[in-house]
Amino acid sequence: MIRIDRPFILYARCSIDYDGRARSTLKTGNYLIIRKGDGALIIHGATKMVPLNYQPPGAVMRISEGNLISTRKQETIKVNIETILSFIEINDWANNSIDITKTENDLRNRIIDHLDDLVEDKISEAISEFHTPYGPVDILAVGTHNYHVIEIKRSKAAVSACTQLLRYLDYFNAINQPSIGWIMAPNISKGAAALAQEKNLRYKQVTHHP
Amino acid sequence: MIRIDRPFILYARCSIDYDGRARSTLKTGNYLIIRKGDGALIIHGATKMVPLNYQPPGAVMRISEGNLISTRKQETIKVNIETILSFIEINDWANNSIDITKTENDLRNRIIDHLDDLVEDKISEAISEFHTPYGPVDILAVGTHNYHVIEIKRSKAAVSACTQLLRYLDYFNAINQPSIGWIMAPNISKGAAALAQEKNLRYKQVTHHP
DNA sequence: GTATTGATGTCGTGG
DNA sequence: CCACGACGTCAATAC
Repeated sequence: MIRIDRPFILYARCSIDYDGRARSTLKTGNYLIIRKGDGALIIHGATKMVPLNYQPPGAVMRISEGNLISTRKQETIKVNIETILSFIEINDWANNSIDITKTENDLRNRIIDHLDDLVEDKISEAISEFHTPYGPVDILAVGTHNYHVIEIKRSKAAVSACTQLLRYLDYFNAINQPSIGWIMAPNISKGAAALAQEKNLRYKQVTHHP
Repeated sequence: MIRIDRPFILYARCSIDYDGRARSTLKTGNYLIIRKGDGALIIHGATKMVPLNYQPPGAVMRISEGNLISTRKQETIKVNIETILSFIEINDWANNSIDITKTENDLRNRIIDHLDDLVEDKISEAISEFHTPYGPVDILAVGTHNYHVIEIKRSKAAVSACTQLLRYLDYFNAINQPSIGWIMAPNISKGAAALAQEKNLRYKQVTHHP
């Protein structure tokens, strides 16, 4: 029998309906249903990393006529259970936070430490997340004659990195501040490289490791 | 005892190390470990919708000294098992694909069906995903005197929608093609609305439902 | 294979 | 609470 007052894992033959921002249906079959203590609901099929259906933390579950109904804001998932194949309550589930390194933050710190070399200029000041009307610049570095406007990507830079950078440059251009735009990333896509070339953006390869 | 030749669910006290694009460590605790037949590996803690650690389909698992090691390309997850709390093999896991409606595609089709009304012009041709050097325009509609360049967002349009649209307009401007830029979405953020106003972009509210 | 974008994205962060 | 961008984003699609 199912109890929903604790986190659980349910493997069941069921069909699933979702309605909310979108709407979806899932034909009857055996699915894995996970419910966490914070309300998160995750429903997995036989393949893929991402769940078929889901609800973020905050969802509220109830049982109606033997079926599970999870609600969050204007969204509902209905699990129409036909047969329960496995049911486990989960106790003492660890809530440790994961410690990740090599993020864009790390890369930005590395870049700031080597700015003079990277842009080949004397930098008097470097500001992270400098705010413009178009959004925050990753690094704004003040050089001898120009600003250096630096857009960082932790992996391969795509066209969107260039367009993002271009709109920041639009802003500095509008206030008559001579500026050079930089893409700094471990790699750059062909389209991004072409656009950078055309728009006089500079690309500098940077890596996470020393 | 653990067998890794079939999909399984394991609830165990363990610590977890990951190294690959990034690096992470997870302190010893009780975690839920799911392995699918396609190699996908998913590790959940007590909260959140997203897994703490994971590997997409294609990962290969082996057991070494009682610990699980999953490898995919240059990435490795090591599950250092201390105590097995639950272990279930999963059989006959359904692999049905989910049927979703109300995507951006649906909205685009709806918009194309009502273009003349929406832009208040006689449209002679409408092209989806029209290619420009800055990327594909969602809908390019040929009106009597102008092109209508339409950017669609399935939910709330943000500043980035405006800047993306502005880049496309730059392109049509550069080739001397008079064009009107449209944001079409169910909603628009304050910043996006302000930028649209300033840059003469038009916003048209559209909904998924009739 | 590479390149690019969508997503019921989710999640964190800052105003 | 809203807005905005990162993410080990993943997954699908076009090429």
